Amino acid sequence: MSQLPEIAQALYRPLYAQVREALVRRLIDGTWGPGAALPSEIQIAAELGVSQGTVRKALDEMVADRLVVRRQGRGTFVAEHDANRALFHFFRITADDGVKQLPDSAVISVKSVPADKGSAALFSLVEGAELIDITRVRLLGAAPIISEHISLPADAFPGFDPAEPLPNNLYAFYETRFQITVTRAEESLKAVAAGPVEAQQLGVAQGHPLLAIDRRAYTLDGRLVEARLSLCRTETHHYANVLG
Amino acid sequence: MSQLPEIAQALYRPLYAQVREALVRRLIDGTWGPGAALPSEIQIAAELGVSQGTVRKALDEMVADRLVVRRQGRGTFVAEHDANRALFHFFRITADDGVKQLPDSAVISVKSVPADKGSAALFSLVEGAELIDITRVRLLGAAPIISEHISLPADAFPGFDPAEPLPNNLYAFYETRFQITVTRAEESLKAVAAGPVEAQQLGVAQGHPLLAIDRRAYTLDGRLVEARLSLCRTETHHYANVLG
DNA sequence: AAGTGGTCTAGACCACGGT
DNA sequence: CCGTGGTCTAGACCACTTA
Repeated sequence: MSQLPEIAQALYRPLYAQVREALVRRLIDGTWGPGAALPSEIQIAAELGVSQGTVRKALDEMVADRLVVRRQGRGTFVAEHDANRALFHFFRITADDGVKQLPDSAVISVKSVPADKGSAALFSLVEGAELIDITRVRLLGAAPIISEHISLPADAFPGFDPAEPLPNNLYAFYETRFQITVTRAEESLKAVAAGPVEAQQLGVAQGHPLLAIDRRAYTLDGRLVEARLSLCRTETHHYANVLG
Repeated sequence: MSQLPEIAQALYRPLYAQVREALVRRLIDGTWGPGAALPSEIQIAAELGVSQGTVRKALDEMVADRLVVRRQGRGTFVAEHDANRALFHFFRITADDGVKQLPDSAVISVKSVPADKGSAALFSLVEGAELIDITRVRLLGAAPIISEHISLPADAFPGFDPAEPLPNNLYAFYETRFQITVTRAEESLKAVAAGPVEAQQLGVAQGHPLLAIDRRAYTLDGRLVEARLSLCRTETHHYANVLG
């Protein structure tokens, strides 16, 4: 690795951090796609001219950030958006009795719309740029519990057809269909009163309290690729979180 | 460390995990109180008969779980409930403009009450056991934003006097006054309609949507030491969370 | 200067999964 | 059996803090 001592003093970065960056760069540029096996620790160490322990430290961090998955005896693999990840890392609604289950989705509409001023600023686009606009209701059994509205910047999803069927797990869809991997999301929660549309969709009275979850989803290189507003009934379910 | 090979096969635990347990045991039994310095890596390694690297791995895990804090050149210290920890790890309400600030507290009442059936079961106590019951309103500036109700099992807080003044940061208070350190909390969030009491306390109409945060706080040895219900106005603030 | 944690190395051995 | 990741060691050196 480029470990010239004179620069090292000016902008010191540990070797393992440089190794991590080199590996992350290859995840971003798609050298190793989701599910692919990385070279073994020994191979990476030899290639980069560092010790195996340094590679291990870089990979341990990447495991902690869920960029890769390691399996003893098998190898190291790029993390995928499987059902597990959706359920345990990107879905926090749980039944009050503790049962956790991904709800089904009933898509109501998929439209191409021009970005208004706010959406354009949010996605760093010009006003009027194309957005994809998805509305769906999510149900547990026959009971509707979430009214969901999703916005995508169309330029990041080239060839997206509003008529094509959408699976329940959108992040897996983004990943396999558009090579867009969501690695991180920020959520902001509020309590709001149901408006006429949500009230009808969820079968509650107008003004009924709903949990509003406003989510921004980002890729590994920090690009915002999805904005999502979920309005949830919380009579029988809750949003679970652990503080440490 | 007790590394008898015949047991090691039956119930294999890595050495560093055993080291961690040994260290955590001393945190639980109070050998090292909050803010105290742990022995250096070398001393711990010598004492337990393992290498420095193994101690380091155990301590790294404990840093990740926020049980200890390490400062280069200074040493390793038992984590404390300072203002930072309260604000960044145990308080998730943020103003919509991104400003984060701990609200002030106005205590409304502190009472000793007998546990009803539900509370007794929650705290693993007999019905009628003594609970301490705190009600307070939390304000940003002059604006009330949270109506808060807190239950404590009295037997874990010996000598607690309902008349004594309560500071804003309760976890720091539990820690210094009763040697109770909260290390972990589970929260479950719902949207609810304001009842008459909360409506009056928060200056909203009855039925107004409020964010209900139901928190259970645990000590290092897994004992439930606090149950808390916070009802929050979310017109200008939100609950922030990051998914990874 | 001395002591602490932080990085990096080289090498041994163990546990696991597939051939 | 071999190759993978996982553990453990011993030792060198660096970065930071305090005295």
